Amino acid sequence: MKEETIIKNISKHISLDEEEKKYFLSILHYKKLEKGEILLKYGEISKSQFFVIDGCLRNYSIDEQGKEHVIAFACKDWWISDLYSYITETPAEHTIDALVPAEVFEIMKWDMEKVFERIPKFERFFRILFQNSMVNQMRRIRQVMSVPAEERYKVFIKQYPDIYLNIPLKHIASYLGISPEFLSKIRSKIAHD
Amino acid sequence: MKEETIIKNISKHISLDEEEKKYFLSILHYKKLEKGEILLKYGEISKSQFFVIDGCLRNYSIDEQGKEHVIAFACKDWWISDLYSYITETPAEHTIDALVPAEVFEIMKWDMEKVFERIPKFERFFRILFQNSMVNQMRRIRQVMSVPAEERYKVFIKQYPDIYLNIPLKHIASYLGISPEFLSKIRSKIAHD
DNA sequence: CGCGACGTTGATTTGCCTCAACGATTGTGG
DNA sequence: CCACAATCGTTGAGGCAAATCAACGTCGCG
Repeated sequence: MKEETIIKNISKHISLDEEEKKYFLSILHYKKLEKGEILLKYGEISKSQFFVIDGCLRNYSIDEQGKEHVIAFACKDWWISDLYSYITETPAEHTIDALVPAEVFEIMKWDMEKVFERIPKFERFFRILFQNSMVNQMRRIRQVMSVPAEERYKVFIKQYPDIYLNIPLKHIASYLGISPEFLSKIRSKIAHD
Repeated sequence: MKEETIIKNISKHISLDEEEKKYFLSILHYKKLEKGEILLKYGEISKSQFFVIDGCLRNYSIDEQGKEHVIAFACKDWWISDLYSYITETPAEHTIDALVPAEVFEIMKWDMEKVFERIPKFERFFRILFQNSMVNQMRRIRQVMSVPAEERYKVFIKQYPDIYLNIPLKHIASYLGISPEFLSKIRSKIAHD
């Protein structure tokens, strides 16, 4: 059940009674996405956050030379948004789309703020969620700067065993901060063992 | 006044009445640090978070080859900790020390949890704090991967105008993810304009 | 004063990029 | 359903940004 997935995710950090669950579920918008469908486009103002029920999304930016940079993947049971646009209500610097057919819950900012008012425990939930994300971000920064590409790819495989074969190699290369050609060479090098 | 600094920082996102302020101030531990003094050492379990009143701290890790990697600087009016160790109560992978004489407030985890219980608004404060930090972390990842070192250094100067001349160059190089020699070359190249 | 940490500079090396060409696979319109 | 285009992954040649190594001048400090 889709609703159970998100309740379970939240229950990792806070506990909700029946009424709170019901209220929270009432603000969710279920969305089914085709492969390639866009959830948030560069330049739009992000008015919502997403929870991934199934499938896999990506968050990427485009630099001055038109090159894509994958900032994050979000698979089953992850949260994703363009936080900066969401917070400041300025045009998004990123685009979010579906790499494979996916299902998400959308939560509008307006509703989210009401949730925070009505069930302050949710402040705690997101405090912990962001806190944990910070740890991962720092890990990633450390990695990009100190670990050679081949190692980073191996770590990636362990971290995303479900997707590393199903999505285009170039997105993985972009996420790792290397060119698709070079990742291809790494792959064939690893295969020779 | 030291206490005013931190209250002002918190008041950016939530408002506190006199009693709440008093209670919060009562759990702070003021610490004066000499240059080079260590706040958290690799391998210890982090039991607190810090707010920097004055001076400048750094958070760094050491890789298998013994090389230091500066993950973050924290100057006046910033928060710093080893979040992972703090959350999971496992040995820290990072070390935090003072680059120049500094003053901080320490908040013990135990007290922090009581604050969250007694003044739930603080959940909100830290939720927003981490949310904003996430945005910065993502920016940094994007930068490291898509912007050449010289540009990154120029951005750094703008971001940390107070410290970029006062602290050893090698720490800045480490933060930027380049070698000290290369940063030195960048500096002299910039000077030639 | 002399020692150690630091910043600079040059020579050489390397990890990764760019460009280009080529099969393989996927997708699409007629 | 096929034909053709587009996208994708692979491989090789050549180039560049940044690392490494080494030598040297400088400064703060015991």
